[in-house]
Amino acid sequence: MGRAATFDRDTALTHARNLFWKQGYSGTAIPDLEQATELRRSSLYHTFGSKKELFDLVIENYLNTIVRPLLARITAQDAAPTALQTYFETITNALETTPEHPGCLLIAAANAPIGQDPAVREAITKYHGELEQAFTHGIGATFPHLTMQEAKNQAKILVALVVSALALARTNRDLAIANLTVAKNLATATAQ
Amino acid sequence: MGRAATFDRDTALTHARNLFWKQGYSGTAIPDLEQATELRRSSLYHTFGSKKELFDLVIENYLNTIVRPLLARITAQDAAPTALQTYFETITNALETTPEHPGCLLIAAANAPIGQDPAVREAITKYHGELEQAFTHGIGATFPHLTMQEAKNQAKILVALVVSALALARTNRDLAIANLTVAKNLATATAQ
DNA sequence: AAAATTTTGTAACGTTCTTTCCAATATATA
DNA sequence: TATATATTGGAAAGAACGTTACAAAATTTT
Repeated sequence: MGRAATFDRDTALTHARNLFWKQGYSGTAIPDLEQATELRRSSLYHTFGSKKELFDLVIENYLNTIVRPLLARITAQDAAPTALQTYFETITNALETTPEHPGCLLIAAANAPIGQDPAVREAITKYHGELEQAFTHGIGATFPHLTMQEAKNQAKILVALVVSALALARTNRDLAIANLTVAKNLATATAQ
Repeated sequence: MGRAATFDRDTALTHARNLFWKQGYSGTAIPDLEQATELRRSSLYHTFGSKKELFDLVIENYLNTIVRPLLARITAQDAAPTALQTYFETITNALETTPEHPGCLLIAAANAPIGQDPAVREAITKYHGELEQAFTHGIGATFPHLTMQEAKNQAKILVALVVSALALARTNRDLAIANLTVAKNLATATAQ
């Protein structure tokens, strides 16, 4: 054994994730990552291999720390009938309180050259599937009278509203929020 | 007057548009544009000024030749009640028949660094507005009994389904088509 | 035919990019 | 304390980027 690293690997990964989230893959250069992580090139390459390998780890981190914790509240066995509604309110609030919200790391990747990479492509498809599955469960909890087919169909609409919102968030926050408002209304059980 | 250009400016612009559409702004380099347009750097810069100015012209070309002709069929005063349905079928067909459909030039731009440019941002917002307006008109033609408010709300959902489809088209064609299928069904008047 | 004007081909500019190399530094183990 | 091993700093490599410069070629007008 030799010298131990003086930095926390996971902290560096989180900083890299936030930068990739904000600037995208091609918009983030190694010097940017050095500044964000407070590490030198040598440490970055020694720890993460390459920019692309770092990005793969960033995707995993993004899913585990940003996406899935939010979806877990909807997917929980004892999820409240209002869980879906709360989800949309949470995202809306994030958009409203973050001056320049970066939208979604994966949707941005899907529309960039890096999105053609097999691993990235797979992550995006999986991400979309998790959204759809969670929303289907949420719709079921909110509208128990619906058939499975009807719930799945509603979920597809809600996923589209979220994807659209996140695809537009970087450009026009109001447009993104409008999408989420529609989604929230669709996911809210009305008296009668 | 001196020598006349030996190439057609609009043809070159169209070729540049198709390349930007497929590869995005940052993914398209000057040598790529030289090959696609069959022009040398000198002619490109002399004719279009810079890569960014060329891209601005490409956006205009994209809207005028790709987006608006399709929307015009929906927005026409005497638009058929099936115009919206036909629109979704047309896009679905484009996705099914194009092996690697590039999605939408502007949605890709919205998720890239170039999307932060004021002119590009404005174009995206305008594009979204035209989609919403056209779909609202289409919904009105298909479902005359709906109130304006209801029609606008339905239009927002349809726009989201299209935006989502185009945002995912590069990554997973089946996902994109599924979105458009939902949209088509929503835009189809059912007996009773 | 001469002159003026425009387009075009080639080369090069100065940056920036990702990645690699290697010696210097630090520390855990023996 | 000596040795082995790992991290770190700094420099540089090699390629690609957008852009510019300039002379050569071409063609319209005088």
